[in-house]
Amino acid sequence: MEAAAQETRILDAAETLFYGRGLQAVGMAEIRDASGASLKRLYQLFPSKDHLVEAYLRRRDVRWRASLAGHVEDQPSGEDRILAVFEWLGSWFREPGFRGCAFVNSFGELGATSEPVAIAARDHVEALKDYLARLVSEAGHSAWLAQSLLLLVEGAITTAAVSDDSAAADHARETARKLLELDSASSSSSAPGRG
Amino acid sequence: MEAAAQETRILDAAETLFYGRGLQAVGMAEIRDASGASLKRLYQLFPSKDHLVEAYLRRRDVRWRASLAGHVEDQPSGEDRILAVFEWLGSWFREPGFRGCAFVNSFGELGATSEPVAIAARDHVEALKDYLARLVSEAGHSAWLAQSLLLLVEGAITTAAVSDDSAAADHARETARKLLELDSASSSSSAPGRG
DNA sequence: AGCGTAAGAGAACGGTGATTCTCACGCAAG
DNA sequence: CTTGCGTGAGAATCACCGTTCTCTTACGCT
Repeated sequence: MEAAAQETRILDAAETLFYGRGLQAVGMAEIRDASGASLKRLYQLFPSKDHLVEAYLRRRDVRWRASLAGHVEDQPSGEDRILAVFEWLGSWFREPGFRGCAFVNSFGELGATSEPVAIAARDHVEALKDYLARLVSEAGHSAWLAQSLLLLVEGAITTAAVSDDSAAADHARETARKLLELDSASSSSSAPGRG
Repeated sequence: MEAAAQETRILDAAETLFYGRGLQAVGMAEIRDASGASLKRLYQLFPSKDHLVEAYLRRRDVRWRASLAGHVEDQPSGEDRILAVFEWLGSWFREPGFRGCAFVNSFGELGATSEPVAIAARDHVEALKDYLARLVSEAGHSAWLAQSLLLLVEGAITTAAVSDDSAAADHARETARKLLELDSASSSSSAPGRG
């Protein structure tokens, strides 16, 4: 089998296992079994478990944000796009096996001992923040709002995971809606509609 | 040395190490060394590492909420008490060694494989939610607001930890202040927002 | 067909960690 | 004093895990 396809299968297996059970709870042998690759191939493609963990996080970051953006872009209006973030969150929370933010979980588990993991988590949050800032800006709202939305998103993910309560997404959305109204009232004509 | 004092020293050592580096990254031998107790004593007081982890989480929950409540109660007015939550958060974030929420971290690391850990984390969030609900109620605000505050608090903790940015507390406080104003305006008698 | 290379299966290695066991010792009761 | 229990220090045990090595097989190329 070609290397690229095996790399995909390995990363698929790693993602399912790492996300579902935690980084340290999953051994290389289990990833080998789940991916169908041999240990030798595994180590050829990823020279160590650390490399595999980082690759898992990097790929998940890209896919997670692409999925979010995909849903958001179904909405035409700027404010609806912002609210769509929370609807996407809600559908994610309701997926079986939802277990919170892979990056926050990984940060909590290994952030203190692994620079790459800590950096990957930070990059992910940073990228999310930038994305929210863009949505907020395109909707003609103040940049300040973006940080509030980030807090709501992160808070909803954490709360939904720990309390196993997908309604956190709905509540976050309603809170965001109020903030949006408030922001419209206070800075009515701050930015032109679209860039 | 009496058992109670040793138990305290063990839990102190466990808390520092578990919180600072993660549950699985810390071995019993290290806790033995840091606490000064013997391995035999350690296992007498906590029959397994799982027991010690749970005891660590339970004690930390009580202390964490007591510390929060202590700061909050310095404020006389209902709304100031709510805002004091975020000021307390800010001073926590600025402490050296701050590494996010012990419960969220533990949940991410072992929540999938350890019921006691998952339950301890959930209980902690639940207790925090109840506390916020009480503050909100005592300030004469709608119960709805409490859940929004919970999202802001959790979001601020996560963001501050991952992005190493203690300003998340300030932003969460300002967001909370706006929500408070909005809630005053919508629920009943109140002054206009202060702009 | 014959040779060289790469691959897979799985054993082996080196290290670590949770938990238990050994042993020598202090001390209290007889 | 002696006996026996509880203790601390640390070795021993048992299992697991990341990583590497071995051996055998399969295949490409000439």
